[in-house]
Amino acid sequence: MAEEAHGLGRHTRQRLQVTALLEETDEFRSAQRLHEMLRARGVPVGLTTVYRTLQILSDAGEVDVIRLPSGEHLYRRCGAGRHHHLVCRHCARTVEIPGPGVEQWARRIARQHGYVDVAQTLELFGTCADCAAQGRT
Amino acid sequence: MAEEAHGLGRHTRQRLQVTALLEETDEFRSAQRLHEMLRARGVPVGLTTVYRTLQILSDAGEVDVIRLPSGEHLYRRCGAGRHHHLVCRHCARTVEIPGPGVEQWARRIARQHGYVDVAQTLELFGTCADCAAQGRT
DNA sequence: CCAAGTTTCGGAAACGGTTGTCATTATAGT
DNA sequence: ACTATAATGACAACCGTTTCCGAAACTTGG
Repeated sequence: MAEEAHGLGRHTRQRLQVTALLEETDEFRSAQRLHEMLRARGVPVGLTTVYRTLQILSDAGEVDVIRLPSGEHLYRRCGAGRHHHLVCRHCARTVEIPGPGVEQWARRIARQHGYVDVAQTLELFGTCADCAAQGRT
Repeated sequence: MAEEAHGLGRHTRQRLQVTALLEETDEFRSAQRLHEMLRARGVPVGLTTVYRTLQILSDAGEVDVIRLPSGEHLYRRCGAGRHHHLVCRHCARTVEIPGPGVEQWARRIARQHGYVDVAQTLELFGTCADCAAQGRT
């Protein structure tokens, strides 16, 4: 029993490759992009498996997920604790924003109106300093 | 020229029916649901037209749109001013939350990190008092 | 009222990211 | 190693949404 105490399943080659790739940078990337990158470096992995692995990781709280207006999901290895994200809409550069303030606010608002079991979605999108300097709108 | 000063197109029967239906309640409803409801009451309107109309209305700021985790869009006639929503995840009962506080907070955070042109997504989901009383989790 | 020019309609097909299917393959406890 | 069990992955299905495009309905000038 060297494994299986972390809420994830088995340590397969594919999952190790996905998590390793996620460790390399802290940019948000789509499942399809991660899949491409793995194939490009000669790792034979199926798109389905990438999706499933990311699902598992996000369920386990190991990665953060955001949804673009277009509907696609972006994934990133997760910092500790609850937080939100300030994401550049051009280059996906991301800053983590500590969350407690907003969450307390949300809980208070909800209680005032008799709502329980509150969840929230909060993401900030903007143009980072570099992209703004390059004239990207 | 009795029309055309509101950013919407012509006042067609279909668009009037959609906006009339939106006026009836302030629940969030999906395009498909609105379409069903119109057909059910004998209004012959195409699903495409419902989607287009809702697109136009939301571009014009006449309706609010939220996106469920599943990816579908829900529409509701719009209150004045910037605000967010506290939505019951079971019955879609909705409370409008005035937005200024959060928006100022967002702008300040963004500026601290050199980001400009900030946009935000914020929705609160919870279980309303009635649904909680009926034991819905 | 008629004709020409626009706008809108709406059924059907396309789209795109995601999830399901299921036979094959790999993993890990014994 | 052996075996039960979980994971893989090519492919197809899904599902809300958008696009296409010919037909129908307005609008406007004459």
